[in-house]
Amino acid sequence: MSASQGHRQRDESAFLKGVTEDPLDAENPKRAAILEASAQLFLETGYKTVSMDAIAATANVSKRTVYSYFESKEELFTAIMVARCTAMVGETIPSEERDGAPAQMLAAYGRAFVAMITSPLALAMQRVIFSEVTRIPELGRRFYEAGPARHIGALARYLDDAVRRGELEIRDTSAAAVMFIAHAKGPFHLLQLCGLLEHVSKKDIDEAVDNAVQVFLRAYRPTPRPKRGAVLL
Amino acid sequence: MSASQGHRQRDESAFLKGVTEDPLDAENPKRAAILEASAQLFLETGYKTVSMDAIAATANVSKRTVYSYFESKEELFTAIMVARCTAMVGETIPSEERDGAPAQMLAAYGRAFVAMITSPLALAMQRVIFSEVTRIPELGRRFYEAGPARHIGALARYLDDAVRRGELEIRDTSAAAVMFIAHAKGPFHLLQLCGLLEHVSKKDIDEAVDNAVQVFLRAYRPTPRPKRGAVLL
DNA sequence: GTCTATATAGCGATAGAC
DNA sequence: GTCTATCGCTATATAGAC
Repeated sequence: MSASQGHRQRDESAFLKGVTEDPLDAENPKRAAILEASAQLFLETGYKTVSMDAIAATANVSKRTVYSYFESKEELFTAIMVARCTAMVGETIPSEERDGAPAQMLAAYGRAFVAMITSPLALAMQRVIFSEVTRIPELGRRFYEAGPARHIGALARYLDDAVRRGELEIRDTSAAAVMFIAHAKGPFHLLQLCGLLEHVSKKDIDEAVDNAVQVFLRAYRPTPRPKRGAVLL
Repeated sequence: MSASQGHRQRDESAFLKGVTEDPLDAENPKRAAILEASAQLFLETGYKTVSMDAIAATANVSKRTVYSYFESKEELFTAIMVARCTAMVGETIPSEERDGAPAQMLAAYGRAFVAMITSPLALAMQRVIFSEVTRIPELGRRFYEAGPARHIGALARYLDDAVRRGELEIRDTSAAAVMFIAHAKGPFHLLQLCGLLEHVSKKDIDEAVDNAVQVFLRAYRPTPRPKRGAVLL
């Protein structure tokens, strides 16, 4: 654990810096430690089971210090989760090069997306958010907008372009994007949330994504204009 | 609430009888009241936030009575959740009449499935299970086997038959079933879990299911055998 | 129905660094 | 002195036993 600690902490501060309101994380190692500790604990076991004492202990600060940086447990929790939402998913947003052929583009994006969504961190975040969203509605909105909405939007924009180029024939590109995403993660998502699937192999991801792409293309490939005189069936 | 109370309680005891180890629910109104109260509370706010005092109060029994029927809070929770898992999903399992045409069969099943999965009860159950499964692994397994696995299995068996009849062309019917289910619930599932979608209208369900059916059939409709001499494209 | 032992969120008084 | 982190406190709530 101590081996990966340094690494994780570095990554943490890197993307938390621009996300939290207070831009003093680099000069506030204690604040950073509190954020790191709470993120780890909240993602591990949820909101209610984590005590402020545990957070203070994990961050190696006193509980009073925690309260000096954050008004309340709920504020700390929301801050951490919103920051992670905004940060995590942005990294695997489909690239804005929208000129690839659909088959290749969808396969490449699909693999990146499924790898992201099946990661332990993504799974932990979904668990916590889905269960706490009834108490803190803002959480669900922020998560959805930071993650799924951006993926759907970016994919839909790519599909729009592909439609414009005549490579695909789609009435509702947004719905098609939702479908592709649902289909790509389908074989793993529920199993993982139920705790029945831990690690997803690259091979399984490739297989699922290839299948999703194939189905997608069959559904939205332009209907071949039958030449006059051709006999179908 | 009191109007639906009697109705719900009747349903409860009906399907809990065969599920819980102790078959005395009908003659044990107090036990039934405890089960009903805990189910309601746990599904409303999760495991940790619900106190045994609240359960006892809601069930109108003393806390001692609760402990006389259930060893611990965790045992009560697990019993309740496992029972609900087993009961809930069984009711909308696809009918075993497997001779309808794919388009009609898939549409009918899809509508029933999505209506079930988008219900407040199903949503509440998923929230609780996904978040507590890390503490109680059995929960996820029981839920998955009682719900999703049965749906996937029944749908796959129907698809097998349809393939045998030559109505569909599917290599992996199980994967196809997973895909259809993922696609049908796709437009609602994540939004609901994020708390951004409360009630799903029948119209929206029909639209999503029709779309899923259409995509499914395009993907798995038998490729028309080109007659010798026919010119394609 | 009451009781206990425990744990928890949050805060006031204290001690130390610059 | 002032500012920061800490110790320990309180009021509350909770699981479970008499």
